[in-house]
Amino acid sequence: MRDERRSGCPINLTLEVVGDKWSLLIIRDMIFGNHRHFRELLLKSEEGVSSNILADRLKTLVEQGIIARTDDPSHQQKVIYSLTEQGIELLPILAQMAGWGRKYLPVSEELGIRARLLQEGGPAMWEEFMSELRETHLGVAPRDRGKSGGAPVAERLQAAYEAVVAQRKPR
Amino acid sequence: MRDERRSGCPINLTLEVVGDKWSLLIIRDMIFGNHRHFRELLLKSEEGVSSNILADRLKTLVEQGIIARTDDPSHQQKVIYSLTEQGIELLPILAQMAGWGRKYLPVSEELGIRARLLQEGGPAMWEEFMSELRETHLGVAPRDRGKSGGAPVAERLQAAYEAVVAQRKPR
DNA sequence: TCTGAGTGATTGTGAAATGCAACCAGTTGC
DNA sequence: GCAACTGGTTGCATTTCACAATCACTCAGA
Repeated sequence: MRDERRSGCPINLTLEVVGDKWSLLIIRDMIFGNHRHFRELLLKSEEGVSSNILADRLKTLVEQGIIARTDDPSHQQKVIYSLTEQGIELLPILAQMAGWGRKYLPVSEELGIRARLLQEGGPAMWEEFMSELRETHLGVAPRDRGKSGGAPVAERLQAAYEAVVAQRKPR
Repeated sequence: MRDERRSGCPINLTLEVVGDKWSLLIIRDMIFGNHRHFRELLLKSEEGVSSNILADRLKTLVEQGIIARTDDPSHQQKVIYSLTEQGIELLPILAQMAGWGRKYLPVSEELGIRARLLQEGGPAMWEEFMSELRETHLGVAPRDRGKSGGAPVAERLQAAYEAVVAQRKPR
């Protein structure tokens, strides 16, 4: 998986970095679920990644500069994984994938609602979301979000998801 | 690889269909190189796919409805692979990947030029390109391309690539 | 009618990636 | 002191991948 260089094609190179079964799912959980700790990524994963794979991918993603690994000051053993700018900019790829999957594959309603909002919001919403990620992951000072839809994108996505879940399981 | 359904998440489902090392590269060669035959995909591949993998992926992609397999009337054994609408709509994913790879990975100049043009052209150019693909792969009647940049996108990409190659190898 | 190149694959074998479950040493809150 | 929690490791079975050789068939040219 590592140390490859099959060709200098940008698509191929991207696939060699994040083209395996798990890397983009881990990035997804960090972006949309705000999962920042090992056990959080391990246990809250929809798909059930195994711990050795998760450890290996996190290590690789750190080496590639897509995420960063820092100590959690609140606990001597805890570690915080953060997205780098490079990782944040994977969002448009995920958004396009989500849109395509929603159109052509049997997506579940509760997991498709975020994809729908992202698709409707378009690149402008992706940019706004990326700005928010820069605040939470890079510590960048918040720009004033002017003409946006009010609440942060992350909150809007989460609220929509919970609304669908509440509707489907009334009690 | 097949028959999975780890979760109903649109990103996960997309990855289960095209998230392996080769599928998107095959689609790329069909889109950007107009490779339509087995041996063409096999021998002109930058990365050197092996024939059993190629055969397996083509079969899977046909089953998934991303490409179509038809007989070539000019030769009883020849087969033509075409993109379906579903396959054509993978272009934005490839374009985003190309843009990300070009920004962060050691892309070669001659293979990066297409990515640059696609990035500069933006979604409008992608749409135009997809229209052209619908003509060549689906047999859709050409709409008149009005305010576009003149020549078809496919030709512009190819010309730019050849210009770089000619510049780097003067003789 | 022969012959050599071209067609889309298949087969066999070893290497690599993946999946699963158990386990580990150190830390924290009670 | 102790149970729960922390980010991982380890060993082993299964699955996938990679590489090379090969296949049955078709077609154009001599």
